[in-house]
Amino acid sequence: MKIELDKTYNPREVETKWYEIWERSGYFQPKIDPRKKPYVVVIPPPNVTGILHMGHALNNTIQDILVRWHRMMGEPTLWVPGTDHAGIATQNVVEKRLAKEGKTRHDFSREEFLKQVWKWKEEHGSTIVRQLRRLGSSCDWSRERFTMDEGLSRAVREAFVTLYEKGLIYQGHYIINWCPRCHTALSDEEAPHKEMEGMLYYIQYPVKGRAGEHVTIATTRPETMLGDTAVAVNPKDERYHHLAKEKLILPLVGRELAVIQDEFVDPDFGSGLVKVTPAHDPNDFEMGKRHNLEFINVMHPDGRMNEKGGKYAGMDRFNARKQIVEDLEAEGLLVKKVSHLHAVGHCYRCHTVIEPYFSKQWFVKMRPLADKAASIVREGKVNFVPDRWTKVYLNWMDGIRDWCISRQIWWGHRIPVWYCEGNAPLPPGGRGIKGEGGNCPPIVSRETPAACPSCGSTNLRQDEDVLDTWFSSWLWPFSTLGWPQKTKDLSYFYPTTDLVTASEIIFFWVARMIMAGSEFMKEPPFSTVNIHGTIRTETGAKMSKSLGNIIDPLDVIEHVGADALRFSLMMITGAGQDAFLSSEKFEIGRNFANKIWNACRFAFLNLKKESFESFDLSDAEIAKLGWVDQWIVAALNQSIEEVNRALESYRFNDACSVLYHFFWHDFCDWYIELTKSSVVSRQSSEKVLLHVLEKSLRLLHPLMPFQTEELWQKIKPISKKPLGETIMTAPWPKADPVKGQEAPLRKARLLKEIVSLLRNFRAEHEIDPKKGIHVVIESEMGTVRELGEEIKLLVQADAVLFQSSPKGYLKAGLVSGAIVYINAKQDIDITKRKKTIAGNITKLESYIRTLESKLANADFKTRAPEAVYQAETDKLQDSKKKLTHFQQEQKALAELG
RNA sequence: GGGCGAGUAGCUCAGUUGGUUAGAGCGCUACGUUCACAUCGUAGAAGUCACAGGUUCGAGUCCUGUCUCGCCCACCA
Repeated sequence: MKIELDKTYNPREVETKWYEIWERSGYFQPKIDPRKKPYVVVIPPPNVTGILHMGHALNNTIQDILVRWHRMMGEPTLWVPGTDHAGIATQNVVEKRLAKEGKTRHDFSREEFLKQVWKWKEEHGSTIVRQLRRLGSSCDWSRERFTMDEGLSRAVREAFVTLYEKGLIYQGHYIINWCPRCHTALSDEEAPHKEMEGMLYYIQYPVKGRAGEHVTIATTRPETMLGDTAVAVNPKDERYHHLAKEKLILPLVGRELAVIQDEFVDPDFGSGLVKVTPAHDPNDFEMGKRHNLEFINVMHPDGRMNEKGGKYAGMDRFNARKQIVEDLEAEGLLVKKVSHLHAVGHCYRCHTVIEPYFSKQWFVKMRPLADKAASIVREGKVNFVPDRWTKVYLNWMDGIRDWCISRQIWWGHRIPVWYCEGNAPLPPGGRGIKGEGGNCPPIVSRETPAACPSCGSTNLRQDEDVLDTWFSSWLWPFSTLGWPQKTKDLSYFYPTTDLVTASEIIFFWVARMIMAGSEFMKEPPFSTVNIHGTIRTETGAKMSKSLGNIIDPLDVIEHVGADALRFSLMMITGAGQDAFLSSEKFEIGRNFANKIWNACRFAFLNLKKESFESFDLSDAEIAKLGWVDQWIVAALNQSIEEVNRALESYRFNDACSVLYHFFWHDFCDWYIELTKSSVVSRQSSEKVLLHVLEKSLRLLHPLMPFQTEELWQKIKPISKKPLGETIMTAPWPKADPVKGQEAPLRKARLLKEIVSLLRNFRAEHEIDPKKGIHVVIESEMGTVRELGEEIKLLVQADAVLFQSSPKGYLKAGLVSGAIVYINAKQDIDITKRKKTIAGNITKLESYIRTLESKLANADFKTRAPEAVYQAETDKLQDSKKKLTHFQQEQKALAELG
């Protein structure tokens, strides 16, 4: 039986083939075993509108590595997948489609519109999920969830009602972040501030009854002056004490404004006077409440001025601003305008400048939740990796403000509150921005109520608003497992183990999950949060579709395969650091994949035996092996230890480089090359070759799942001892250090040194590669004598001899414990050689000086650890010996001419 | 304004508690293809570890300050 492999690896067919088999065979589903502690990860649910980008690729590769690694370690391993309904984003997508037909959602009833969104979701919502499969993500798709499916909707209601009953959810009129384009309130996190170059306008407000007297007020948003109901001054600001009893006249409007005193005002900013617009600014809102001012809302929800805006009614806020400035200028009331850098909130979905807007919304009282969530992290029950994010998290918890959770959109979980419109009439003007019911108290209920419990009326109206998308996301780690029902999954798999995510959503999601977990489950939802970096372009910019600088992971998969994509990403991403990406970077993974492929190809082509009892090597067997075999087994053991250490501390790039180096340089470049020698290659080494290869594939599997499965399946039949169905559940290799494995490791180091020395000599002196050489080695070390055949093979020597002070040979150099000679005297460029020797001498001399002065330092001897002192002493002796040899050679060369 | 991260070879980055003459990949130079792999091999050149002080027997690593770049947070209009 010969195993045939193509000359190059073709990932495409292999990847789709194996994913189907894995999924079909149920390998992604854990077996619940009450005796074992499960390993659980919940996916950060991508938006249903999403398509896979490099950030997803990075995030899911890390999760898949962890999941596959733990699965191989025999833990019942569950990775829960799913998608997020992404309220605003998804609604925007569907509305954009309607806009192409010249329609808005208001051309439909709410129900009809939602039907369209669901339809869109059914047609397109599985895109990202399909793409995650192509990446190799080993999620348990039988447990896939969607934040708006029935179970999760029940969880949302349960959470809302519970918090309401505890007094942690309330409704009230406040200034919130309003997006005039999306027509909805946003939380503080959804309205990130961006630095913007704006204008600071200085406007004169006339003093009532004192012709010609004005005060100057500075504002960045002149259009809001239409809603001014006072002017404020710091009580300590003596410049304005004379205004205390005066009234001011609001320009363009004519309203009388009182001058109020408030500590909030900074006398040093602008003129020291602040216009107060309680309905359009959060600070003014607070002042308005403190001083009992009138709240005048001058804007429509879409950002146009409303009827309170007088002649500006109907104008967009920015046009109104322009017009107002012009009008003030015409009246001579504009003193000056100065450019002004300030931070302005923007909608995180559509990037429109948000408007601080006065409206009635639902809020979650965060303080009690945040205090608990903060102490969970402080007590180490949840750890951030890297640790620096702990501080960021705690900082946010410290300064937390209440969470505005109502959204004025249609796509989402409708707020489970009903108003009775039955018996009692509406109070005049009782409707705010959102409707309010009659006299009966609102009904906040887990189940849709049939009738008003207060008056029995069936004339009920549900709150129009939906909840913030993140209100369902924060329940994700337990809602996906069945909560609020007490399911088997929930009791076995909760709490989860690792959460893997990007720093951008620590506040949106991570922090809130910790709150929700401790509130509803009495236990934090995971024990470790691994925060990875952001993928950037070569120049450090963020990748974004609008900038046209994205590298599409699916393109990369098409070209080099998912394994190469995964390996490359992991190799270049330092733990938690941002990664700078260019398409050439993926050659790392592609080349490595090809290397692995070809190493196996070599093994299969040269296999003499058709099958082996097993690939296992007992200590007794190892003891009987040749040293080269013993060395590669020892090197493999070391690598396993290092990989384990790296994975345990989430240093995936380290794990990659250890395996890359072991496989490519130790295994292929040295071991396989050595086995090509007829002397080294003996019956036993074939088994070692397969042993190392098979173990390497297992070690590489979490990083490169597809290719390792493909090759492992080919190796599998060679072992009579069954290896299992799939590499996915094959055991994770153990490091089994063998007694005395230091000796072969030392020997390999010595061989490498001698071989490098000779190769270097050959290259330096341009000795024809085909020309045979004779090598003589002078050494008192017995081990050197055992390396003859290996050296002969690796440097293409005709002979390798061992003797002292050979005649007619040239010294090629020194290694620790041996002098190496070569017979190629006739080919040597003496001048060049002299130069090299002189260079070596200079370098050595200066090194010796450094060592001598270090050792001469009395403090060094007394304070440095013994081992360090000894090492330095040895180095000095060694260097002096080398120096002597070089000097002798220099002399010999001089005699030659 | 506060906080965080980065600055090491031409490029992209490792360098875990301070202890060999600071490493890798790419790129570059030279040589090599009947050899598993040219998606390869061998060898080589290339660094004031941003800068200035300090602690220490010893600093790329710790401390202080400075500069440059990036990110996050923040209700001074």
